[in-house]
Amino acid sequence: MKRPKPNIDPIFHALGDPTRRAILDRLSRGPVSVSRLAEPLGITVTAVAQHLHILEDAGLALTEKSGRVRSCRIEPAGFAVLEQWIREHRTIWERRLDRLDDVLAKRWPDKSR
Amino acid sequence: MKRPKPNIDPIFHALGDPTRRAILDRLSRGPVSVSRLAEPLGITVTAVAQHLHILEDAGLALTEKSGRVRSCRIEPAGFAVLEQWIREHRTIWERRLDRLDDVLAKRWPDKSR
DNA sequence: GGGATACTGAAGTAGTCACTTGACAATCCT
DNA sequence: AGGATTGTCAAGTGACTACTTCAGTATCCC
Repeated sequence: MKRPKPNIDPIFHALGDPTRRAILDRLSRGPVSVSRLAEPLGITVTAVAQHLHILEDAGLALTEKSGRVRSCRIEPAGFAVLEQWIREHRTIWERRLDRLDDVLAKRWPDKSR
Repeated sequence: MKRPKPNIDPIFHALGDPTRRAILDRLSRGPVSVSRLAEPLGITVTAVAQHLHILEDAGLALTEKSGRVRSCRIEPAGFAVLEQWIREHRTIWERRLDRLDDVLAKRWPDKSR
């Protein structure tokens, strides 16, 4: 019973931060330790650990401590949830309103629905 | 020269808020006014206007004022940028590391790159 | 004209966010 | 054993976020 229900909120929140996206980019090239992750980012190891926790909660990263080193890697689960969300909402954006509806809506936006 | 360079950051930020996703859901059923948008959300019209500004900046919504009513609609541009980002990063998540790399990385995460 | 409607703008507030520092714990290496 | 490495925990800080209230402005309609 350890399956976390797919919640899109923490995923968007996690991906909303550039530093976290940079971390994911780095992880995509293979597993890394926390301190190696911190090096190119110019922030403290503590900050990286905090970002990692957020990424883990979102199901985007997975970490595992062996010895004194915490190894961090990509976790596809979160990304799958994101893709699913996109799939479910694609039609919404793609829907082309026909000309008439469009014009009517423009004139009487309140009455249109 | 009005083309805003596609920046993924405001898009993730905009979609990170449940209220804004609710607004987009409503807009997907056709154009609505600001006050109609506020009704089911239980927040003030001012708050909705603020959310709309964020959605507009992200290229996810489009509003236009005619008379005293501001008509709000879906804007596919932002969604297209999101899809593009996903497309560019899909391989990252889909990449299946072969067993050997996997094990090596687990044992010597620091040396793996 | 004048009252109701639909929104705007400025300012304030409570809570969250990214990040830091500093003190600590565990592990590795010689 | 003992110093260096790697990470953790707790607390604090400044910036930002979502939201509010209140005082306007513009528009609609009788």
